[in-house]
Amino acid sequence: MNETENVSNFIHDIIDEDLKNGFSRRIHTRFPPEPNGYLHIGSAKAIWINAMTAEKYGGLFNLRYDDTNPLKEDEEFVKSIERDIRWLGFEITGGIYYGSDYFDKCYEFAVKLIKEGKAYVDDLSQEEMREYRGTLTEPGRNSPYRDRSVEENLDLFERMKNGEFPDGSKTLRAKIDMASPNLNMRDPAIYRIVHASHHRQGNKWCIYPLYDFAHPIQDALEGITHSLCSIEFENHRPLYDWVIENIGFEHRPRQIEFARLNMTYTVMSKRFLRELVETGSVDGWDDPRMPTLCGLRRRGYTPSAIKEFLRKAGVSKAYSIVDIGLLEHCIRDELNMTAPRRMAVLDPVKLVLTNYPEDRVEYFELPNNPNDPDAGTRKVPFTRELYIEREDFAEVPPPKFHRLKPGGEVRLMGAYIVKYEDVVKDENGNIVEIRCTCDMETGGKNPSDGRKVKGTIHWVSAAHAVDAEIRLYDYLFTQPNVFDIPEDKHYRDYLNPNSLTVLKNCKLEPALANVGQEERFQFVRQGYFCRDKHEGVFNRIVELKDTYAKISGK
RNA sequence: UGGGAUGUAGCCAAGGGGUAAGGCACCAGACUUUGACUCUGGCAUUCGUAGGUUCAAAUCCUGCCAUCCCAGCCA
Repeated sequence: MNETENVSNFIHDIIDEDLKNGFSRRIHTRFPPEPNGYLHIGSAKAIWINAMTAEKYGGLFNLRYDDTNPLKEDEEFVKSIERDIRWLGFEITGGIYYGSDYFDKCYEFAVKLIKEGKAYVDDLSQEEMREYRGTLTEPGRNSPYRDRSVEENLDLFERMKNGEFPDGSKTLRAKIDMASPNLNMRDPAIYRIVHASHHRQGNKWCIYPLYDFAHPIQDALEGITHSLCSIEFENHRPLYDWVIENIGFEHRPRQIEFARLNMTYTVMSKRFLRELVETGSVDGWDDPRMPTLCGLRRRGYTPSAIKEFLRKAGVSKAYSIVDIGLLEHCIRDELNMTAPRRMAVLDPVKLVLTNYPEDRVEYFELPNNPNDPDAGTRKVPFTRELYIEREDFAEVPPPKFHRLKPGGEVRLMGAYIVKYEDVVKDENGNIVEIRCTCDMETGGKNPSDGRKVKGTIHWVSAAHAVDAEIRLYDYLFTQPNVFDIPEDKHYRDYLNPNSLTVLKNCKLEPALANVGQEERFQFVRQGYFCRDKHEGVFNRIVELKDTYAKISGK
């Protein structure tokens, strides 16, 4: 499957326009994550847009760790990011870089700006700076330190670098316009003092460039032609351009913004995802309920389904919340074609075939995937005593109930048609056993009298069943639109207490006894499996709320 | 209240003067040894809103409304 096929969006329109106007450099994009957490499906959108754009134009795609804040970043995240990008299947054609590797260059450029009178060292405290900045409606005021001489600024900046000043005591600021209606242009800080060890640079630096200064430099140094980022940076573009222009780069990267991905029942905030992990609310970054790429992977999503989802969701600048049902559609659609079918009974009740010989074992050959003849077949043992799904029998059937009911017939998938006889209950009235007779001529075949049986149910031979614990996953949130959560509330107040259900007494067909780590199966009713990383435990992957409701009978 | 951006169906989203693509969801029917899949049909007389220009406006113009972003020494 080629994910770049038929993809066109406003970003490509802009690039096409550039090309038409004589832009002749090779298109070069980048994905610049800060290594402060694991990648999630929102990150995948940014990766996909950048990588797919480079591919479409025969260009290059870089991965660049935007590691300019030593307080928040960590090696663990660096490793996970590269692993997840590779899992998604994107080739990093332009190479892997670190923003921190450009610290020397950033310093050099800062000195250049100082020498040209375009940057100055400011002694204002954080609070003072906030006051001087003005408000949305009132212009700011110039800092009293704004007119220091070039020599003094040079001296002070060097001493900042040499560690002579404590954290927060001084900043380097770009001298732009304190009255600009765009607050980002009111002499933004471009360097701050942080005496902290950097995950990659160690203690080499105690001053660190800020995003607005570092990012355009990184882009320019790497020869990025189109810097595709999310829409909250739109207000920063004038500053981005200012830095590029005033440092005087020959090739000027162009920033284009697109709307970030939001999904129903999902929070993408890294801060919140980290909170879930740190408070033990989930299993870890790769908990199947997490929107992280490793969580989706464990939940059974494939890279191609994720990319198909992104393609279908589209790219625009409009704020939007995509229905998670679209994601689910994509994985279902793929697995329908590729995943082998297996039978598993989640809530077993015994079914006894009174006319079937007690010691007989019959093997039915079932297709692994009715949609794919090449998927082959498997042999499934059939005996007198079976397990079926408790909800596949209704003593008092609702209208249009096609499964097993008093007086009715039902097909045991791939095997016989059975007819209801009676039911055995315990002293509390709970059904402990359902008794049926088996139409012996219908084994894997249609009856000779031509009658049709509407219902088909799945089953597992009691003697051969594999016991398993199965986990049902539902959405992490109770609210479809988490953006509607009131201001005085927190996301955690809306966590779904039923997002994980453990079913301890499940019965699987023998072919599910020893499956590999990454194998996925389509459940015979709906849904699909993958192996949980915990030993001997299966994930019953719930596709969507509706499906879950159907299966659980809720 | 300043600046920037965005409004096309329940949710995404094409279309940028010639009479509203597509996908998800949903509804109806057919098929069916997964109530799945597949198939067939239905689903915006109207594009945030009010005017204007035009033979013709979702597309151009003007006003208004709504939503999002910006007052970090985070990214």
